[in-house]
Amino acid sequence: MSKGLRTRREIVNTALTMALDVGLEGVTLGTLATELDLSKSGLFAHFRSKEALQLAVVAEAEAWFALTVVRPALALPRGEPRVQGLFEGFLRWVRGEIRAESADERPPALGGNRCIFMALAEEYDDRPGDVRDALVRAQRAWRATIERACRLAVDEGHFRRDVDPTQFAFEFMGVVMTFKHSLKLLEDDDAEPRARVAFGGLLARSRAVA
Amino acid sequence: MSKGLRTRREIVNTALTMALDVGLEGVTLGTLATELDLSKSGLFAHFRSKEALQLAVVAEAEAWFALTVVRPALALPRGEPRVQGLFEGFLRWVRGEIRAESADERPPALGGNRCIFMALAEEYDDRPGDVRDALVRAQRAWRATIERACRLAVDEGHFRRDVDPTQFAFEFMGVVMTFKHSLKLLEDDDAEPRARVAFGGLLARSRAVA
DNA sequence: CGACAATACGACCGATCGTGCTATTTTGCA
DNA sequence: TGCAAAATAGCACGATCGGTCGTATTGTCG
Repeated sequence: MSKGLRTRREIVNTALTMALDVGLEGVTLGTLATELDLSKSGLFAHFRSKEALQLAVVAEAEAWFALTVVRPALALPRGEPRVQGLFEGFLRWVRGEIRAESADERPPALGGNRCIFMALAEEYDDRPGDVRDALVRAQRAWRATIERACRLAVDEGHFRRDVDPTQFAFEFMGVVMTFKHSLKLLEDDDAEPRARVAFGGLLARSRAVA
Repeated sequence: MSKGLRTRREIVNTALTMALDVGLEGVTLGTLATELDLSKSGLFAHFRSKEALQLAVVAEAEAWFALTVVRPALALPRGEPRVQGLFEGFLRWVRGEIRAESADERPPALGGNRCIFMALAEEYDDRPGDVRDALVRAQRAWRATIERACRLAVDEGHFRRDVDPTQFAFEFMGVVMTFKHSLKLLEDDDAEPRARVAFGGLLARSRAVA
């Protein structure tokens, strides 16, 4: 990989980390450049606008999410185990545990740990533009992933036939969102067990009586 | 009420509305002054710092929330009706329907409609300061309100004795958060019925068999 | 090694940020 | 109605915003 692309990735990953603290609009070219020991103009040359940088950040977040959350779950057997894997992966993600594939790729967000998608959802939910569009696309894809896993669980006979995958994904998201809220804002130590109880209930309700 | 206090409220309510679009940090003294046909310094004189303005906005939001969500629910009979009232009020709030008590008090946020507390939760969940502290206090109070209503429902015999009010409030919040996410970001038309199904399930699980 | 393209830098632009200070207008009351 | 007090405006400040441009440095490859 060329020098340019390497620094570009460093920029994007650092911007991703900073965005967790101050939001994506709050990531400033100046502070970002200082953080990276780069000149502002040298940094800016990699993207022709700030919005391009923001889009790159969203794309990078998607890549890490796929690697950390989706991929490991897809390695699990289809049905309930995979659904559970998605949930566990999502918890890891919200806790800020991001894993790198190869050794030389350091993952972002070592300190500032929280789900950037939920942060961006609030930041952009009524701010039209390409960033919002990219975000919506990513979130819809994620919901679809949950739905697909749920549908497979129905097909496998793990879940009841009358389980609605869309409703399942809707409630799945709710559990993780309130988990994040409790953990990060309210600093509730019991957030994780409570999330497991809630999700356990959702699973139990969906499960076939067998 | 003196002229000063009146304009002060106008400022705060307008800032509240703007914060729904651009976040609380994103509300600029300049744009706020322009919006209100005030000079920047004239506006600034009402608060001695931007943070004071932000704190006033949070306090104002709490007041509207109490008026729109909590108060109507407390008028309902204790037990399940009151719990349901809190949920319906919260849905109204998230949809942006804020009611004024007296005619001369125009409520804020006519256009930009979404829950400012969820937005601030993301904005401040790792940004220490007085604003965050105020927000955390407000959110904990809200959770406590839900828990109290749930406990009363247990006492009234509407809910099962082994229902955990804290867990109930945790899941209650999850339903509304995923509702807001679906409605505002994903623009899902089915968000509201899905939220009702989810909450209905939560109620059904909590209900005493009787 | 030499050369050309890729990359980074420094200076600078107009605009706007939050925040003082002082002058002027407006308000409420004696 | 007059006057102190309250409210608002005017102006300026240092800093920083996203972005441009010309130039220097550096990486890459023949």
